[in-house]
Amino acid sequence: MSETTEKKATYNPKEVEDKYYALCEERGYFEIEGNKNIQEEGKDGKIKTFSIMMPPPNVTGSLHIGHALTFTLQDIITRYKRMDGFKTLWQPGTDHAGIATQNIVEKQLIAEGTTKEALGREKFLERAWLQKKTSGGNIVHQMRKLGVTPAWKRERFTMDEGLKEAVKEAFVSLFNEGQITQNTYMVNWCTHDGALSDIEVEHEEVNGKFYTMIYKFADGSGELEVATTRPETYFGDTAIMVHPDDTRYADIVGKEVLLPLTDRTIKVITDTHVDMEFGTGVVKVTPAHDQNDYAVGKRHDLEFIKVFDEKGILNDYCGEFAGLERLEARPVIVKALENAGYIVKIEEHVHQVGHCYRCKNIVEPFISTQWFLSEKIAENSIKETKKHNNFHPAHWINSYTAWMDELRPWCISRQLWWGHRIPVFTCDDCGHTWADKADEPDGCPKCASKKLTQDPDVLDTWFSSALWAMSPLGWGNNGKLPELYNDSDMEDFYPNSLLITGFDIMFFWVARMMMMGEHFNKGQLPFKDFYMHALVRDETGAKMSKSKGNVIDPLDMVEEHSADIIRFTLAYLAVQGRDIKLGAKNLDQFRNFTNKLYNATNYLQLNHSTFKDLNEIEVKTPLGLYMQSRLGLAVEKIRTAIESYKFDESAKTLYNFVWNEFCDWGIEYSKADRESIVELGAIFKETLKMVSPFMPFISDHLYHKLSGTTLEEGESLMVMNFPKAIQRDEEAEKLFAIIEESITALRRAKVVIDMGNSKIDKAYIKLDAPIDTEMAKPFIQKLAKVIEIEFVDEKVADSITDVSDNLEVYLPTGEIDMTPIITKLTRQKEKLEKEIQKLNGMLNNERFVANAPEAVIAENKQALEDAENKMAKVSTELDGFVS
RNA sequence: GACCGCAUAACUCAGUUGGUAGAGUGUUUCUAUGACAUGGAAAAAGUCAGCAGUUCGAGUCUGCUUGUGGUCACCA
Repeated sequence: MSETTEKKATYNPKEVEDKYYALCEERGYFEIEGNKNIQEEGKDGKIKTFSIMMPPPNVTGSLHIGHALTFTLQDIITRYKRMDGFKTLWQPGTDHAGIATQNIVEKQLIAEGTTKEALGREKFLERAWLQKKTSGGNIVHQMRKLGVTPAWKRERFTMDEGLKEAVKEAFVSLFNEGQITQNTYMVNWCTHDGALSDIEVEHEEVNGKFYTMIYKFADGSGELEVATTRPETYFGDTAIMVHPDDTRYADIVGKEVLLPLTDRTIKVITDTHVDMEFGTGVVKVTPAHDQNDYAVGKRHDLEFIKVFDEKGILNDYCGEFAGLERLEARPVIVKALENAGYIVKIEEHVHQVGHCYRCKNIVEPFISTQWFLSEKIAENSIKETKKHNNFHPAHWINSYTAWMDELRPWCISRQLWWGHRIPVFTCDDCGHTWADKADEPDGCPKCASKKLTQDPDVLDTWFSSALWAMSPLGWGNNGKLPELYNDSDMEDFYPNSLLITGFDIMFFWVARMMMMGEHFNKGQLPFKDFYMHALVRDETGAKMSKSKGNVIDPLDMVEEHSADIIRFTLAYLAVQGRDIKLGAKNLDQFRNFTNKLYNATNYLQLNHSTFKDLNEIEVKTPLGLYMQSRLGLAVEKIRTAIESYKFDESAKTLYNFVWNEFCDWGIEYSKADRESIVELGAIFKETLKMVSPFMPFISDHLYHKLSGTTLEEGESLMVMNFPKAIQRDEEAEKLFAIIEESITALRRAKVVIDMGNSKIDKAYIKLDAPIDTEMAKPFIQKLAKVIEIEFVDEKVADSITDVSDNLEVYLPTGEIDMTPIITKLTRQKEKLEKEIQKLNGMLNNERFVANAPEAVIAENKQALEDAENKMAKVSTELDGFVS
């Protein structure tokens, strides 16, 4: 560190962030009534409300960059609405994450040399709860580091006492409506995690092999070549099929073939499912282990032979191979077939194979008995969704509805222990099956027997998540945990105002909340708006992954920079519909921005120790009026941007206002008018209120610094009003536009004579239209570094000129080289010629004049006039040199 | 294969009812002056992927092409 940087005071976020956060949380600012004193009524006379549900992260998980993005955006909008007088609920919670959590606990047990089976269900669940308790607080504490402000006092867990009730409420009701049924069906089966829904299977391209094997006719009349990628399943073949129109095989239809290495025979059948062009045109049919063959089996009433069990262990149908695991068995079986001469060839074959999204195991199509939720439940929600497209970005509705239109029954049962136990009971005596909200029903409703058996499975984790738009509002909670919600919550906060989430869980989560929300709330969809945020990638645009080692840990970033900087960076980069490339450079830009804010505060305080709020003073100075007007424009733009979820635009506008307007011009001007500084201080404090949702810590810190107060003894910006509309001052804006143009022109002219940064004695300005020159003079002199400005009506002799839109400036010259000036003027002339040509072309086009709106024509006429005037001046200037 | 994106200055990207292209970084030149060198000033830099169409007018709308990414569905 150099000497100079050591001397300079800079903002130290570490001294501020944790302390301020704890203070604000303690004071209950994050809760529904945290902003009670500024809550406002809406048009209907009721308090305005805003609600947003946090997508509950896995209780055992830890914070990653995607979380940082989604939570930051949610926090910005929540803070904005809170400051804007809304009664605001940002509902936090964590998800029990069935498979993920169960796998963690199972791994622990294995490490301890035991298994869940040895432990038993009850003890296992105790362990899982212990795991939840010990690691569950982790992620919510990490979230606090980001400075996010959900209503922590209402934090829920998807398996807490109240939400358990909600799940049972939903299940029992759907069961009784006949929407939930138990069926034996071919499902996606992970030999580790059990049944999976369709979207829990990830299809990935793998380099496999294509085995062509021989099936001999039972009558000894020859053989058939059949190709397969999964030779180990042939023990489950119950037919061979060919296309009915395939003349090559017409004579063998109905014949019997012998399965290799067994004594079982199967028939050759025909089915149009066969693609004659592919492979040999002969297909083995394994109805119990292939989706398509399952359908063929149903059509042809074939036998369904399972060749392995739930764990993938081959059974007696596989003869000598029984006891082997399905994947391990493949090479063994192929070897045996090869030895016996049944393999014709083995080719390389690239194909798609389904993998479990949790454990990456190869998923098998497998027949089993599961609970399904009918796709019909979604019908109304689909219709409603199509009526209004409230997706941001809008194109997501296409993917959404395309998927919804193809919806199939949702397999909701999981062969796990950790989760919501399926509330279905069967009477051991009379066999009656029913769904019950009671954990231990009194008895069978048919025969009153006390001997009951509950379904051993649990529900898909997404079943409880599907209720998330309403269950934390008390829906179906059956009076449990009443301290976590209010009776008016459903009325106040359903439908939720907004859902912010990643598109990767659109089908897992959004779709399910839509169907459940609509179903249980008289057709009312659960969200008014949807915001699908982007994916955060590394600097080069690559997806972050542990294996690539390019993961950016948001907590490291907070440690290295600050929560404020991370938040502002993410917001600034959050363009709708484009992924975010996050690199160190981005963070630097906004670190500099915090420094700018800090130094602007320093400057103000060099002149006055404290400042009042804008509404406590009357702005009178021309500069104050100008800056206030510019603030008004910024307020308007920032509000519009946030309300249309354009986080990037709102952040950018804020950044530009602070830096390019307030600091570069406002502060610089104020050096020529000390009177205005009290006003600028108030305007800056107002600006900090707009910074607050994005960078809550530094804004609060600087606000109190400028006010001469402390957060400890005062209120936070987060519960003060976000700036409201401010009347623009056209007069002041016009005036300062001319002042700014004069300064820029003078600076440009000074560069030409190599006086770029030096103070000069004298300069002249000729204005096209009059302004209050006495008022303008000090500003121009100060910022252009000219000791004396004189306003003139004619060109000044022996001077160089800069021609701009509304004025000309002249710098007196001695004996200097005029070449660079001539070059500059010539270039300017060429540009103007082009522009005039273009505008003339346009205005001479009869059709343009006939069709274009008047305003556009007038605008272009004016532009032409201006360009021609400027052209005349530039030409005159040039002629002066030539003569 | 179907659907949905993206292609704008050297780089990363804005550009919301069609009306003479913007920012940050980088580059060039000047600059240690009492907010800030994590700063200030000035400047250079774009046939908006290509082709065609609609229009008085297209980065913006339509179609096609090329490149690139994603989602879904797939042949045993």
